[in-house]
Amino acid sequence: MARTPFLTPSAIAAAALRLGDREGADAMTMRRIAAELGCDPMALYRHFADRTALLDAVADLALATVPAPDPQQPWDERLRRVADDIRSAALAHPGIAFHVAARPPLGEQGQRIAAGVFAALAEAGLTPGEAIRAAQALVATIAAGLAMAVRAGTRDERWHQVSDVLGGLTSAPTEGDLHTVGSEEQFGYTVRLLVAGIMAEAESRP
Amino acid sequence: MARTPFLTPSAIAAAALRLGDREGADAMTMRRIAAELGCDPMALYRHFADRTALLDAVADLALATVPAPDPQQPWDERLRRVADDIRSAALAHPGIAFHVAARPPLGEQGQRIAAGVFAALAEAGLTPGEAIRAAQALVATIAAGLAMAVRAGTRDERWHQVSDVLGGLTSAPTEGDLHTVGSEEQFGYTVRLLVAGIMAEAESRP
DNA sequence: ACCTGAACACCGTTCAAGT
DNA sequence: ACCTGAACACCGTTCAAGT
Repeated sequence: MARTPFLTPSAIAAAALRLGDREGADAMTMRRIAAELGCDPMALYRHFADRTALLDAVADLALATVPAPDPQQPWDERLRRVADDIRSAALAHPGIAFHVAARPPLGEQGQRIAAGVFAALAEAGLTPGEAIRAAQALVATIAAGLAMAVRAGTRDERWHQVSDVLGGLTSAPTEGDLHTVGSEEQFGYTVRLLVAGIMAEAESRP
Repeated sequence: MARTPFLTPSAIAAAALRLGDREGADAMTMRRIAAELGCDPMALYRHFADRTALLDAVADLALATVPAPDPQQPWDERLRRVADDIRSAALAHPGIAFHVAARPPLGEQGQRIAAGVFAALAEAGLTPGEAIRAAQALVATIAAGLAMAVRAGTRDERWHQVSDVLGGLTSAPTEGDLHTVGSEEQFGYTVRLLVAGIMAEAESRP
């Protein structure tokens, strides 16, 4: 019966994030978010066009703890670090992690982080055009790794089957579960490959 | 009022694919797939555990047209090609493309393609353990690029905003819309970066 | 003019009742 | 034993009715 005198977009996003953390992604329905706030479901529509717009705001909020890349570090280290930080921040909020993976959050936080990534790529020596493409490639890679982690973490066995199927193709003994789908190790490996590719591109020219 | 004497998993998947192609992803509900087949919605549950399992079968079916990598070609060319082919096959079926991007299809078709990818990576000189990780990285990258293309192709403006936001960070004039989010060009660029990274890894050792 | 909540048009899935 | 379809427990969103 909690009365909420001020219904603002950020108060709504915060309540939805809290609800998702507590009861999972499926709990984040318009009706239940409204119940969390003690307001009518339709009241949410005065602040967000639809459910997707609301979840976008929640996803952006989840990235608030991602630190700005430290300009002191080498550009490649910065890229690997920000990728890891985004992954950690998203997985810390399991209710919205899936949505972060599915849509690039472009609110306040997303733009702040994007600017840091872009600066690192410019420092690498990429032209603005290349930097845009490389930044998109990085966003895509982070999203994909996150999607794997989210699915592997829930009761979805499918991604583990990828591992099994691929593992079945080699007769050599596989080294433990180093290659576990969705693991931090696999995520880091993928990001490192991509950054190595960016490095190769930057070095291929004067 | 079409009577379907034989209700098999593949007949169901084919009907669902047809329905999705014709009326979009939202049309692929259990009720409407059943209507397409002229059967009771509950009859589908005798062949698939739930809706997700059914869509997995449809996603795998959509990859039937992806050709096996040609062993005559260099391994890196093979990887780039198979990535493009998967993208094309998925986008040819807009109703299920989103699902292909969200989950790795591991049916008959998926396993066939995975074997080809693994063989190419082995030929590149990666150890089995590395090949597994690299294959997962490739799957993740393809899924992410596909997800962007699917969203950019629908009325979702979000991915275009990524481009705008990133473009706003540079004062230099951007060269046309080369960097359009979800474009074949951007997809190819990302895959090339990753393959370059794999190549660097393969060459870093004897 | 603003806000509410009843109602619409659906879902996936369960399960009791029929054959 | 098998199959059906009514019913359950929800959705996001519309819109007419109230203040």
